[in-house]
Amino acid sequence: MRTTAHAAAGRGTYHHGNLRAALIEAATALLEAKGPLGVTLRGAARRAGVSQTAPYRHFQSKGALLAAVAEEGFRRLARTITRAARRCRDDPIHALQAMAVAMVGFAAKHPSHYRLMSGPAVRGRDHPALREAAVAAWTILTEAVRDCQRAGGIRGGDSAELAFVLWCLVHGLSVLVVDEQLPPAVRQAIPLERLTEHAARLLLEGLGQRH
Amino acid sequence: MRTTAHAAAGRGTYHHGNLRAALIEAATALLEAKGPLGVTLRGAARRAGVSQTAPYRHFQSKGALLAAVAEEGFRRLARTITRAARRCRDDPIHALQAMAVAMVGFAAKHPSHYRLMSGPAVRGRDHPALREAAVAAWTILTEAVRDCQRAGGIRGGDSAELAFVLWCLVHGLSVLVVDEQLPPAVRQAIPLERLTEHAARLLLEGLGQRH
DNA sequence: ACCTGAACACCGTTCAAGT
DNA sequence: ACCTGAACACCGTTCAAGT
Repeated sequence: MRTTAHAAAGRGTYHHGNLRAALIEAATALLEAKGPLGVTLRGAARRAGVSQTAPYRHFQSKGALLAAVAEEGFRRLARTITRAARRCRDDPIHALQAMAVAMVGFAAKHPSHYRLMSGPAVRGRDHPALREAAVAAWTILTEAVRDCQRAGGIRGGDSAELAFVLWCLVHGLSVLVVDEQLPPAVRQAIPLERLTEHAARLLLEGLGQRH
Repeated sequence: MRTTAHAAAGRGTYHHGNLRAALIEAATALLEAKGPLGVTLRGAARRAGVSQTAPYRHFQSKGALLAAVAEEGFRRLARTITRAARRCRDDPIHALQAMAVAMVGFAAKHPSHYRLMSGPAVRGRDHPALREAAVAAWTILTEAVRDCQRAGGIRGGDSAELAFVLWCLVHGLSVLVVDEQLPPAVRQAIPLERLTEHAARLLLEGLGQRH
C-alpha cells in the first residue's frame, strides 16, 4: 500500500524503490477493479509510474507477473483457511467444514483473484513458486483430514486421496460461484455459507466410518 | 466440416454461404489448436476467408462468438453424458457414476473447450442461449439423481440440491484436470477414470439412505 | 543495474463505402 | 442484406540507447 502511495505521489524516481513489489500490487489492484481481462502489463507499469518496458527487468513476461499475483493469492487463501480452522480446534470435523466454508467465502470475496489462481493464464508447470504456494494450501487441507482420521471422525486410508475429493468439491463450488454459474434453482434460495456446509456434510457422511 | 472445406477451397465468395456457422467452426478449430488465448475474431475471420469486419454482421462482439462456441460445447457435453447413461439403464446408481466419468472424460479430451465453457470470457447472464444449453446439461444430471431416488438408491429430498453437490464435485475435478492442477501425489498413480469413480462413490455413499 | 523511447506485429471495434 | 478497407486506440514484446 505504501509503495503505491509513493508512486502515485510521483516523488520518487523508482530507481531504488522495490518495483517488483509495486508491480504485483498494481496488477492486483487492476485485477480486483477490472477483472482478469483488465490486467495489463502496460497498465500495471502505468500504475506503478514507470515506462511500459520497465517490468521486463523484473518479470520475464506478463505471465510471470500474473503468476506472482496468483502466488500471493494462494498464500492469502492458506492464511484464510488456517484462521478458520483455528477457531474450532476442539472438533476436527467441524474444523474441516469451517475450512470449506472459508475457502468458498474467499472465492466469493475475491472472484477475479480466485479465477486467476485457477485459470489458464498461469500454469503451475511454468512457475515453481506458484506451484509451491498452491501445494502449501492444499497440504493444510490434507492435514486437517488426517486430524479427523486420528480423531476417528472419518474413515482411514490415504488422507491425500480423501482430501483431494473434498478439494474437488469445494473448488468446484468456488469456481461455479466465481463464474456466476450457480443454477438459478440453487442460487435463489440458499445462502452460500449454508450451501457449502450442506455440500461438505454430504461428503463427510460419505467419508464416515460406517462404510 | 463441409463449410470449412468450401471456404478453404476459396471458390465461393461467401455472399450467401452460412458465415455464422463457418465462424463458429473456425473459432472452435482455433480453440482446440491454440487454446483459449489463441482464439481471435480476426483469426476466425481469416480462417473463414472473409475480412476482419465481416463477423460483426453475425456477432455483436467477440464475446458473442465465444458464447456460441461454448453453447455448442454444452450441447456436446449433454450428448456425451446422455450416451454414457444409456449404456447402463438398468442400474441408476451405476448410470450416475458413468455420467460423472463421462463428464470428466469430456473435459480431459477437450480441455480448451471446457475451459471456455466455464470461463469468464462468456458469462451466461449476457447470453441466454448459452445459459439454456448449460441448464439443459445440468438438468440431465438432476433427472438421473431423481431416477436414483425413485429406485431407492439414494436418499429423498430436493433432487436439484443433491444433483448440485454432485455437479460441484465433478466440475471441480474437471476444472482441476483442465488446468493441470491435480496434486502430484494424486496424478502420479491413479488413472483419471478410477479417480472419478472413486470420488463419485464417496459422495454417493454420503447420499445413501442410511443417514 | 535499472530504466526509457521507438518500433513491430498483433488485437477488438467503428465507420464510411462498396456490391 | 452482406461484405470490404482504412482507421483508432489499444496490446505484448524486442532492441538500441540512456543514466
